[in-house]
Amino acid sequence: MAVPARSTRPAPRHVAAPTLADVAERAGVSRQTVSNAVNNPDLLRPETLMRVQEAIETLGYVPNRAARNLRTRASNLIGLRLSPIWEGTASTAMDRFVHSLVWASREAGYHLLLFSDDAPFTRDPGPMAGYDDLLRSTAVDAFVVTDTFLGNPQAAWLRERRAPFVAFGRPWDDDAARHPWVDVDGAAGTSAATEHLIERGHTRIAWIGWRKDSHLGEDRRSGWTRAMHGHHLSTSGLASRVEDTVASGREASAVMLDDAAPTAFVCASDTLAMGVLHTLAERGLHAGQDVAVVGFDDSQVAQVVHPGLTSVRQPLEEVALALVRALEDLLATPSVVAPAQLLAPSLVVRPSSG
Amino acid sequence: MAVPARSTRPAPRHVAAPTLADVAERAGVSRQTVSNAVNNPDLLRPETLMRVQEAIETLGYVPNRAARNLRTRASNLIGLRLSPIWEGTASTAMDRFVHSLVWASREAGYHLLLFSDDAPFTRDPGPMAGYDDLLRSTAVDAFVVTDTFLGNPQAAWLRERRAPFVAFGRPWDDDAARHPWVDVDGAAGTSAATEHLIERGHTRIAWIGWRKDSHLGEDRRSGWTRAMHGHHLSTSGLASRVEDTVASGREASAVMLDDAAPTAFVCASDTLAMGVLHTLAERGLHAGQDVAVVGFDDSQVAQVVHPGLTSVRQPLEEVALALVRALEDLLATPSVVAPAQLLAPSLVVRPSSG
DNA sequence: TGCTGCGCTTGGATCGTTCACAAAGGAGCC
DNA sequence: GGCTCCTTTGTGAACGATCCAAGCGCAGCA
Repeated sequence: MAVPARSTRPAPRHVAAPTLADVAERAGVSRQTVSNAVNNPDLLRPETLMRVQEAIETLGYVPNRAARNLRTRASNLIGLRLSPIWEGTASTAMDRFVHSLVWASREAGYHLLLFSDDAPFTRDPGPMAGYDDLLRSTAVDAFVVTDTFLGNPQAAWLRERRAPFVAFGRPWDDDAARHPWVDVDGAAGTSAATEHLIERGHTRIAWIGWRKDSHLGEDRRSGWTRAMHGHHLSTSGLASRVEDTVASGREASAVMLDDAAPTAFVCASDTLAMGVLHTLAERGLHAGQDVAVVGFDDSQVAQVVHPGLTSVRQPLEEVALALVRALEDLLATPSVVAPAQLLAPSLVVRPSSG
Repeated sequence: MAVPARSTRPAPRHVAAPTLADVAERAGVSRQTVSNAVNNPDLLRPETLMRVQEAIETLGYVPNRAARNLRTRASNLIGLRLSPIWEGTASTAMDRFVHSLVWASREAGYHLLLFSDDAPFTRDPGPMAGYDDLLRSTAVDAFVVTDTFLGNPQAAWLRERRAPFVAFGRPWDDDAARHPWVDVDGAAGTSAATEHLIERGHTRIAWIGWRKDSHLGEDRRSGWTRAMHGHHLSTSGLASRVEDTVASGREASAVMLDDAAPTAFVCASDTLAMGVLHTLAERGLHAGQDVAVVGFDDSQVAQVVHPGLTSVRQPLEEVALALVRALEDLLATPSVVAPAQLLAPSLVVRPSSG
């Protein structure tokens, strides 16, 4: 009944965590049986299982992660790179997204490992250094990639290294991409916003969006165009493309009001919508009464600003869930690529749209 | 020169990551020498070191984390529990804090592990289950605790288990606490805000804060009281204590304007300040011109709202840095408790204060 | 009674690293 | 030359889990 491997240990350490062998000894079974009790309970006879579980309970045994990771070559960790904060921008969808991701990962038995650019102590510093180190040191099992904007090397780089990853965002300009991705149908969101305004009687609805080189921005713009043309409304002279800042939104909306006299604005972001609200406030106009405004992201700003900003809300909880599911599939059967998913956002109506 | 332990390996795996032994073989030294080259370079003769480093470079060797963790009983991971999001609240200091913490940890060679309540597959579900599992499974080396509010069992629980942790926030009501902590001097922040308003000629300055059972709220309130009394200004009838919501701030400020006719408001949060802005907008009053308003947290809302909300900004970057330093000290010499640190916030002045 | 098959249990090997200790090599001194 | 001393390198074991293949008991069957 003795377990030689551990009986040779001179003396118990001060606060020694119980090991598999300790549990085995107490339950009067072998290590493998305890391992099975934890990982494949249905392999054990019910009475044996109960005895082992009692021993686990009594000793307060929890498997050592490092040892398990070493043997199974898996860490149960998902890597997420935190992109730099852009202060002064309202769109902190990231916060909600991280929360959702933590929650979704937990359900699948994963934890989230956060990292940022430029890991130190690296031979080859650069934007991908963080990924490289984590990957090679087997610190994480997979990555979640968030910024799939034009020219972002992450996806291509990860693909080249055969690193498992899923993306939040379409591979806009990379036809060779073969990774699972989940995205929100931005066009559907702005289309719904525009339809909502048309229903309320608006016909001169302006668009304030981002510069042309932003796929995301052009996608959202297309929803506005689609809805307008669907109702035979003109869009000429009603579109403006600027930087994603409050100041840009303010200026663009001021010019737009002078030149084209729209009665409503649909914006590519809450940040731009806040710029529109600034312009209205400066001119003594009331949002929702004189001019309607709709933003994008349902950020906290939209929720707390006066009088309440109507905004397109991304289903980030669903996105996170879909991403984790895709990740599980990917790790289980790497050869089969999970189908891409496009989720529909919803419109949160508040007083700013009348 | 042969390395028996690995030469018995039948055939290289498909994408086998190089190991220490591979590097050793290539460089013509032993495993221990390679290990030293990585962890204690100064123990090697320069020429040997160079030869080993070349081999490491060529093979692209990165130490396997799981193996290292197993041997050293350390994971180089810091655990952070994500508290539930309260939507509709402007104070997402959490986002900035997490960023800062990731950055600061990185400098110290740590990564951040995010988790949430109620880890699954636990014998003893409860608010501390997540901590317990991570701790016992040696998944993290230490924790950063953020909510040190009244009755929060985290600190006491962690102390009892002898778990290494540092806290962002004072142990308000726990005199037995002996852990390192870092906090922001909220009273200094509100005091500075009040002084700022007094300088601008205000004498009737109201306080809108949280309920009395919030130590954080009472601390911030004391800064307002201190500044007012320091200038021999009365505070009677000028304080209001409510829930941390926009609606509460709106109602409280409306009542306050009717009853006490203040010319300025200092608030315990940006959320409450937004409520004040709502009231002003409803009454056709202009923030900064007719009535001054100061918030707390310098949230994104403060930055983008019209006309720009003056707010107290917490030095979260410094907080994160101090926390990580305290953590390093704690892990290096557990017996010596690092001194607590109280950091001063700054006032970001915007048009809402005139 | 003896044999086969099944289900559960067992000991040994292994993952890749670091620790403890031993051995080798060179310099300096008598 | 022989000795000691110090620096640098090498060897075996250990960390704690899982995988593998063999071993054991028990029931069923002839």
